[in-house]
Amino acid sequence: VLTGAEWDAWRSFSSMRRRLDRALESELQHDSAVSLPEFEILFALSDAPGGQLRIKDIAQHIDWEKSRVSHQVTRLEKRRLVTRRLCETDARGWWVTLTPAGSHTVLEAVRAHRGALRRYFFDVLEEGEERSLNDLSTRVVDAIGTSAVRQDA
Amino acid sequence: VLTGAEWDAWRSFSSMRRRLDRALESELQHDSAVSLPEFEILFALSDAPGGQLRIKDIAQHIDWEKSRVSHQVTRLEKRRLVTRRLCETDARGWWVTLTPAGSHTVLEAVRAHRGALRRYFFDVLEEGEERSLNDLSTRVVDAIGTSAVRQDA
DNA sequence: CAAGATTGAGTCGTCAATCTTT
DNA sequence: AAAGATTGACGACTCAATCTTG
Repeated sequence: VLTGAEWDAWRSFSSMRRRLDRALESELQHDSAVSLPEFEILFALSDAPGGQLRIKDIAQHIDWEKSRVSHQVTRLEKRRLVTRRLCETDARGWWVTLTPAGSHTVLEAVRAHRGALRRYFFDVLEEGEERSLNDLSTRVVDAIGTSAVRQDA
Repeated sequence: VLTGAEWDAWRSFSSMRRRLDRALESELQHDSAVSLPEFEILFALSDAPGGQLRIKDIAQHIDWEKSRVSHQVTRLEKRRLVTRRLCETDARGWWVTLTPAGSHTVLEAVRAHRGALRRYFFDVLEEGEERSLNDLSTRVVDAIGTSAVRQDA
């Protein structure tokens, strides 16, 4: 079903993903003591209007299942980086906000993350590759989306 | 540190990875009841000369940490898909082999995995993209490798 | 009933510590 | 001491079940 060259490309791609994740994670831990999953939520919050988001908004924004978000917010709350507050306009919901410590952490983390991304990834991209990566990603997502794959409701 | 276009490309790429993994995982579970991590080890074994590999060989072959391999082999042993055998020539090591059930499973799994890869990924690649993906991956791995990132000893 | 959110169980992945053999 | 491998603890992710409110 696959040619040898395709399989080689896949193995190379898989290995790259794994190493890149490890490198990003390692930079983030070293510079600001947060994991990549923690960072994704903290960053979404720091980027949000009013600095607050509901669980479902976070889930949609970073493309996670909502139970994953819920678990991760629980861990972040334990670490005193975010807080949950009841939502007045919809009693089913919660607002999640950064604590002062969380705001401070996310600033450092953004620097570390983008620096690592620059050095390990974007600096080695050649002319036009950033664009074609974006296109390719869109095509793959479309191919999956039109097929029968379970998405979080 | 990053341009808007770079950040967009990154987000798009991240989302694609997540969805592709979910789709591959889902096909694999549906057709042969194995997870992606399980599959990686089963496949390495089925592809090995003599059908057996040592923990360190598996780790090197699929680019995992050896403790991860050890844990996963333990789980696979519980599921009766592989077995461990003492290594005669080096008393520190173990040979891991497929059971008959494991051999049968991996055949189905290979079909499911490659089929999904073909439909969701390679079918949407345009001329030359497979090649440039391979190149890009190599460059990224090199960029990380030359920097101070912890690799499994 | 739909939607928002949580929870618990089970698998998975990493790290540091450990043990044995080379 | 270095290499091969295991273990336990903890964080992370998914799935199904559940609970509450709209």
